[in-house]
Amino acid sequence: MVAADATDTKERILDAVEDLVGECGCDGTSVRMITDAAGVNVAAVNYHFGSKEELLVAAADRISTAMNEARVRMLKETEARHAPEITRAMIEPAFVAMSKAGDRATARARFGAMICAAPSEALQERIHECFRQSSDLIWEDLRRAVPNVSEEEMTSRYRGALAVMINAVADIRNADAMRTAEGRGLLLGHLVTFVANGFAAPPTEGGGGDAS
Amino acid sequence: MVAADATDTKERILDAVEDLVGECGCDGTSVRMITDAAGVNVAAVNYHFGSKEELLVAAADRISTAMNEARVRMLKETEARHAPEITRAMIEPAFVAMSKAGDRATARARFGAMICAAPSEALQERIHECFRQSSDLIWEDLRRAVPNVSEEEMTSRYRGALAVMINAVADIRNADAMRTAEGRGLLLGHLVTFVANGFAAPPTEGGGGDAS
DNA sequence: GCCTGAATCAAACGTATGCTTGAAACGAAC
DNA sequence: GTTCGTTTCAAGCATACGTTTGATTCAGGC
Repeated sequence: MVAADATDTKERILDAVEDLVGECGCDGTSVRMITDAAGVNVAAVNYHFGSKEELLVAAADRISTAMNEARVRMLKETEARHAPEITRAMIEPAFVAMSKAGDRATARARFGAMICAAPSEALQERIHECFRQSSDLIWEDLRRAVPNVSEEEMTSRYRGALAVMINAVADIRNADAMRTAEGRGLLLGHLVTFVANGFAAPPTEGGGGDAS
Repeated sequence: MVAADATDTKERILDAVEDLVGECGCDGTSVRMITDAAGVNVAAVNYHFGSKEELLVAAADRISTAMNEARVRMLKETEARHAPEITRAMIEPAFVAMSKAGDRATARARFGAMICAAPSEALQERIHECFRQSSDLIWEDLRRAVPNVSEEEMTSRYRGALAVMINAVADIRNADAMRTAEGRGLLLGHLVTFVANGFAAPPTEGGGGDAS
């Protein structure tokens, strides 16, 4: 292996991270697995990224940048600001970010989901920070679009929507659908319908029953 | 430590599993952490359960049995069979199963979520098997209640609902609410509203847009 | 009182982990 | 053509992992 091609080495490592973490999870993927898959030396990870955690954050960063941009743009484009449009602006950029990875779309999708559910609390905090810019905007628009629901209940709905999106993208049973633009479009439509109707639901009356 | 009290040792180990796996995840929890927390020897896990994986399955089994019973009972009680009732029969037993753990309700809840998202594919398959009895019933009732939605789209909705439920129960930001019957009742109501309205949504028209 | 089988124990097994090291290989600048 | 900073390399660091071992401890049957 010839030296002095650092950017290529880093990209190959980041690609391997998406592939392996998407399949085996954060803890299930060792540095040696990554470097072997990338065809580089073990020391390359710590040399180029500092540590395994920094490597994971770098991989997340590579995805979140484009996603944030797309989300903000979609929110600004739609003036209507009803639940379905906001929901689409929330979910579609995630799908687009994946499709940018070409034939590695599925791997990138599953990686994104894995890293969002990272085992380490510190790491998870850093990952969420990557997406804060756009998620704050979405939350504000959502509150405006569904004003008659309490902040508490809307929080539950927002977190639920996030779970639906991440889960769908990570689910290995959706891998085939995620591989084609048509498949992604169909799945995206289903998710938006499900989530947007949940968002737009009337407020829950009373305590909603007991669970003891 | 006195010998010949095997059932107590096993229960203490299972309790420690819920506490630790709920906090640190499956991979993040070592056998030594479990045995130290339970106050037993490292070898006790392999002696009583055979392996770490069998231990996790045993812990999942302890929860799923009661949950399956409650779900089936609730489905049989409600004759109406509309989305809200089915949704409640899907989610409420999970909350009740947790509350049965008393002051360890939060730990049990988070464990349940962690084990459902187990990193090992083989383990995940075994866990889902524990819940199949009731989840098959829920799926059938759901298809009957919302017949005009395609099987494919309904599958997305069902998986989404599952993700919402598991995520809410695992979310550490809901830990305080999960500690009291009132808190659980409120959260449960919010989840049922969100999910049931998503279930009952009209079918998605067209492709739902492109995601390329 | 002794024997048996279940349960617990300290210690060690081999393997894998994340990370570090010092030397070697390389392109670019002078 | 030599020097310099960057990158790659094989080897090794200390630690943690899941599991196994053989000895030890105890309750109950004879």
